[in-house]
Amino acid sequence: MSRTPNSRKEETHERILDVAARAIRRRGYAGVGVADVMKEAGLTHGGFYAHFDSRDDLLVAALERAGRESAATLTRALERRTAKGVSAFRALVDAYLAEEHLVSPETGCPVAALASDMPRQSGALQRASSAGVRGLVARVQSTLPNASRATASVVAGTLVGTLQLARAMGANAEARAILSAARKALLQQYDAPVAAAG
Amino acid sequence: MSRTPNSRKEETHERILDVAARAIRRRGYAGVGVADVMKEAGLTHGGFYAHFDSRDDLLVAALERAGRESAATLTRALERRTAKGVSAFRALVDAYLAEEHLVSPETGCPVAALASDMPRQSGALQRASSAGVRGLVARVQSTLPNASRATASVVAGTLVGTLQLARAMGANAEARAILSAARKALLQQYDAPVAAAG
DNA sequence: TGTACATCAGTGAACGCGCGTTCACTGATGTAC
DNA sequence: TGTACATCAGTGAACGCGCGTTCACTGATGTAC
Repeated sequence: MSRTPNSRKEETHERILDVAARAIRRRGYAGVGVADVMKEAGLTHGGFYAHFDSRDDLLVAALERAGRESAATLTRALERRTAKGVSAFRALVDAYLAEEHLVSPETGCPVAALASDMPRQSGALQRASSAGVRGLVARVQSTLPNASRATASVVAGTLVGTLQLARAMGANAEARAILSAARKALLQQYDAPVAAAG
Repeated sequence: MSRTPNSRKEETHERILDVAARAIRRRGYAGVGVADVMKEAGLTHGGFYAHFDSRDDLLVAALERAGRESAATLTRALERRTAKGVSAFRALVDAYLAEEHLVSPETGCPVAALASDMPRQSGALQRASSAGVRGLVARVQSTLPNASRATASVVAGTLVGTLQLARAMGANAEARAILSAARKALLQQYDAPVAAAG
């Protein structure tokens, strides 16, 4: 994403981080081991500590990177959609609750992928988690110009929660029904401010 | 909760299950070990396999028990609140997004405590997880007589998601603001069907 | 251009530890007579 | 009521394994002269 690797070591560092940022979202913190990550980056585990002080350090850096990656992906998705004339909010809801996001957690929002585990992590990870949540809420707020932070947090909660419920059902029809219901409800409530209920 | 222990062994079995049902919600699946659970139940780890075939078996049973416990707790909370004249829906929202639920995951909703890890578990745990999600949605629907399952799933997603975001922020003022915003939004949107926005 | 040497990213064996699981055993409970 | 025996819940040592972490070493790269 926003890499500027100078030396060979920096390139390797970025590669490890890329792998880890995907791994935590796909497998969860508990499913990510130092040796696995290094192997997937094409290295042996011994070299790890030349790049990070500890596994926890890696997890913090990986969460931050996942947040930046996810934000960048969302930016591209919004640009693509708003270019077609839809509102920024509709674009956000459609992108966040898309089939693609349902089935590919490893490139998606780290808050949705990790939220229920966040309060159980180390102090450093908890700080990074809080920052990630704040970033998501700010992002939602930026698509709803007149909304308060409070409203944005409710919308963020709905996005995160419904995506998680859908994923917990499996990637089946029931899951898609949940996503579709949330899309409809959010757009009705927040995208068409003057529309009356039937 | 709904225990009818006949023999001494059944009593022990229930005790192990109680401990485990709390542990998975407090520490997450990854934070729960066979030895810890047995120790907290006042036993040594060796006897575990007289009660459960495997750790995974325990986790499945613990999730199911947590779901039943949480449903029973919710029932009591709703009875207490509706007796004071508030609607079932308002009672549900107030109970689910209460300070108590924010700080005590070990006695609360297992979906909120474990949702983001559900898709990563064994087949048996995933099936139990889906059932838990369906139960939560049904419970929400039962407080909104005219609502569809689709609407109930959106409300359930909002409850789960906002509670998780609040927990991820820590049990601080920011967290309480998120809960309070969600309470307000849900009640405005679903509890007062004919109220117009100001 | 060529040799000698320093730097340093990455290797792979080894460590201590905690985990899930197994199993021979203990000791309390309850039944047979 | 009392003794002998069977049952069985729970104990605790032991297992194999994978994990995070350490460290002496390798071998490629780049600089000095």
